[in-house]
Amino acid sequence: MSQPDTKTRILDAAEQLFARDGFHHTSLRSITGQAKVNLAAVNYHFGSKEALLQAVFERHLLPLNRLRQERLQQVLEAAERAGRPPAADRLLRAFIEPTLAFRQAHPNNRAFIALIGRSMVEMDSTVRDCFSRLIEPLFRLLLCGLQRALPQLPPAILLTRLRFALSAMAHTMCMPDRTPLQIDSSSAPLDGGELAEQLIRFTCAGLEAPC
Amino acid sequence: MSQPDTKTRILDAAEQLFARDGFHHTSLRSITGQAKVNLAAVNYHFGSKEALLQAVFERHLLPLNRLRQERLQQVLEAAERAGRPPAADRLLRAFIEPTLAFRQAHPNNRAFIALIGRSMVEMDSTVRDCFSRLIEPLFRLLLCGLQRALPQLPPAILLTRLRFALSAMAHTMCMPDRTPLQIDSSSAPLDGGELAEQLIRFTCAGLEAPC
DNA sequence: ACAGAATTCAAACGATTGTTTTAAATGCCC
DNA sequence: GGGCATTTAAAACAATCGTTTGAATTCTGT
Repeated sequence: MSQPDTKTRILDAAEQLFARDGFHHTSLRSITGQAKVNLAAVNYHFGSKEALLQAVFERHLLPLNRLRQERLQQVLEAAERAGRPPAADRLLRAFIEPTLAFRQAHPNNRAFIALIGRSMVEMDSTVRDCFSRLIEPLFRLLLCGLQRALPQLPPAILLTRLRFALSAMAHTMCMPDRTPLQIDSSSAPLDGGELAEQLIRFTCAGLEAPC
Repeated sequence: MSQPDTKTRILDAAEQLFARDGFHHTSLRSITGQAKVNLAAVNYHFGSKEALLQAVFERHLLPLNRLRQERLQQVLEAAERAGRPPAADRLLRAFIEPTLAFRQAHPNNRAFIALIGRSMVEMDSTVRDCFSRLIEPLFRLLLCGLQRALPQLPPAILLTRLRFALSAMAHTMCMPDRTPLQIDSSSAPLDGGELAEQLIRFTCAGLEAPC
């Protein structure tokens, strides 16, 4: 069993630890310790801790975003052809379902999705700036689609509601690993698919509420 | 103009910096620098940085939570007397309106509410554990009320939706100072009251969505 | 097999952190 | 005003952080 190369081992360890402990609470020493590589390997292969974060993001987020963008555009074009506005829930689905599919494709992917969820609500500018550059075009496309789906909503209201929706999304993505709002844990937790359905239903109802 | 005493100056500075930069990214030196007190004063008056965080929380959160609990119980008792289940939007209002009123009562209070918003979505266990102990009873009361308001919802579903709602709330509270999901900033931002109304409408629609 | 490039390694660097220490200053009661 | 407790002040503490260094090692192409 030949181990993956140093770069990949670092990316895997960083992804997992960034997701679990956050960027600033994860030291290079803990990353290189888990990856079983030398401390200096991070700066040698990636240049800096921040560049490592960007590499962790780009490794999976670029392909995932391509998928989500394609799905979004399919929905928009199908609506165009039918001469109708797109349905809000289809737009949300185009956004969420590829994410869930990626998460369930491999056990290791769970950490990455949790990291994305964290990053969506991250207050630290280092992480957020790095993440925003990668995700903003997609958010913009989603907003644009929702404007057509819900033309009766003033843009400022829609934007506000989209922020609400994305907040709920973010927590759904990082909740499974560590629940931030732990009110009660008596009832059995929902599995990923059911959780996504609940999320779509909740956000859809919120977005479509009378104004 | 006699300045407030050392303890209060430290609390004020810590509140503001914790809200702006987060607990771990705020150094005691920056706090004592802004408060114009000596570095050792924090450990002398509060014991530790963590104890300072707790003091910052308790100073305003204890009175605010008392208010919110009273409002919640008023709604529950009024519904009891009328022999009807309480309305979900009244419960949410009992939770949100005192928060907004506190925020608008004094300019300095904005930082505190932003800190509370941050803490609701905080992943770091130091901050969250400290905050959770103070807020959990209130969340539990809200959940209990919503269970009566929406008896058709299975408890697990309601809990999931309440988490969605609280996520949206959290971001609404810390958004004004620094927006975490900055998709677009073209349209004029909503003021506090309008934002709270939108939040109530959105979360209400989401909570009451068919199951 | 060997030169040269690429990678790994142990060690140290400078900066920053929360905390502690020891002494000086201040306020307060008798 | 003297004596005592409280508060402030400056300095140093030990620990951790990201990063750099320079030599040792491994890999690669001919």
